[in-house]
Amino acid sequence: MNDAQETQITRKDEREAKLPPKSNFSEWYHELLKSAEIVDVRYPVKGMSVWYPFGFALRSHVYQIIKELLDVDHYETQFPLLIPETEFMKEAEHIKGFEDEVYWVTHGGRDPLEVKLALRPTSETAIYPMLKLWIRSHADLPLRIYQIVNTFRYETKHTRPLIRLREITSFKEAHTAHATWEEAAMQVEIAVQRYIEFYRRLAIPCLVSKRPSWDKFPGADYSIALDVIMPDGRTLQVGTAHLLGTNFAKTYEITYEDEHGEQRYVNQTCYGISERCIAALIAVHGDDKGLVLPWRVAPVQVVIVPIIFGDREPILEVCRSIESALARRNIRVRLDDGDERPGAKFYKWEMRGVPVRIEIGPRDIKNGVVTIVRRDGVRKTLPMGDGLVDAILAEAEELQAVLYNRAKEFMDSKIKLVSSLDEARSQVQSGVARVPWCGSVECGHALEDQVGANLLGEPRGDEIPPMGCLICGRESTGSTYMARQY
RNA sequence: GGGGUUGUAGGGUAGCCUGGUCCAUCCUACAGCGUUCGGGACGCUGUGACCUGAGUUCGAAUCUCAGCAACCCCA
Repeated sequence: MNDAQETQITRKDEREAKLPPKSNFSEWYHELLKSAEIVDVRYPVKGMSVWYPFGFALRSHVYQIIKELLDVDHYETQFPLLIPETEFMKEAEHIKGFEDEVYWVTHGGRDPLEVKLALRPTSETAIYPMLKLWIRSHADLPLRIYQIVNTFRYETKHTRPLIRLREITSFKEAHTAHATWEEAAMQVEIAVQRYIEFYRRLAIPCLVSKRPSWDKFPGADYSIALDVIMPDGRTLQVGTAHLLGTNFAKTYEITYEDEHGEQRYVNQTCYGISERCIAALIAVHGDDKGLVLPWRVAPVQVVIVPIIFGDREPILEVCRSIESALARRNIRVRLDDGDERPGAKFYKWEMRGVPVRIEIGPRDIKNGVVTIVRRDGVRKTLPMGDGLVDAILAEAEELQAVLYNRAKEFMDSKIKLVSSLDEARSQVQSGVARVPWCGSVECGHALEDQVGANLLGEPRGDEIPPMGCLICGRESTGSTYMARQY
């Protein structure tokens, strides 16, 4: 091998090494956030990063789905960022859960404030004093509102972009009030179903479990959580729904007059999703070449790459006519007529997860076809003409199914029912263990200690054959997921 | 919570141990011109950096301390 060849190879390796393999998840994730222009972590405050325009467009399309799902029977609102200390400190258990992570505004200009103001870590204490004013009678119930806002938590653990932040930029939080506990419990169930549907539209399967009592939302009767299994086998909590019962209603005196003229406390729920859903989207579908985005949320759904030989114009003309045919059907299409060579464009748009690429060159034009390449690697030639747009939409649908099935298969392969502590310890190194558990708090803590992982909680509606609790040995059909969590 | 590593152009790096050779290396990116274009093109020309602060010193990218920030591993 001569020097020239050696140099060639070195340079090619350097180029390909730009994105580490997905098997090295942590580094792959960080590099991808930058290369695909999702968020820029270089903002000079710890735990706060900036959405690139491309990342923000992705975020907008994703949150559009949440809005659609909620707008059926919720109203969108917006409450202030600042919460007076006096309101924030009313609910004891809630304070205990959050006060170590609160940013405080203590000054207005140079003057110290008489009442400190908290930057919301979540908005219960901002919203509930107003619900007290808004809710008068049973006719006002059920009340369902949500907002999409930023929240602030002074995280002491290591921050991680989109996953553990000091400013959560995209917290969708819903709050509901109902006449009875049962209705509120039903609302929690509805919320969970909406969230499952939300993630299904992102082609992401989730684990759903009831969090153990020591891990529920501060001030809740119970909490249901959705978790996604990340490529490295750790889990990411990507949604929660909490039954608050009358806990907050009593503190904030939120009452309604029932049919018999009596004042009763409302029963409340709250449920939330943050930009962790974007982290999950990236982690679950991405591959060694970059992002892989479901059609529905891709900022660019179709990219057209002209393959030019000699005369540009005839080829570009065909590209433009296809571009406008797609645009007329509200498809987000981009004609990449830049100066780079086709190969460079392929890599660029693959990094950004574009679901469908169309290549048009002299050969295609001669044959009356276009070449399409789906982001999952499937390559086809489709006839040019009236049916092309529909054919591409069909490909998009197929891609969606491929992504979901692939993700589901991965998730299932990462969950294992274990029958000993040793087996549990080994399983949580690379996935989720389903662990027989009697349900007691003592055994739960003992499991976390001895397995070295967290209890996610009881899987819902899915019993295991009777087995002995791994700690106390009592026979039980109960179990819990255990995993190392993000 | 504990430990480790790191901070040099838009991005990635060399130099740091052993202070002066450095108006700082190479790759990439960006701008201009030309030839190109079916999987990361090439030539020529040009642009651009030592995290912040203090200290040691005749002299600091290099040594010391502090701050800020980032990443990795473990709990």
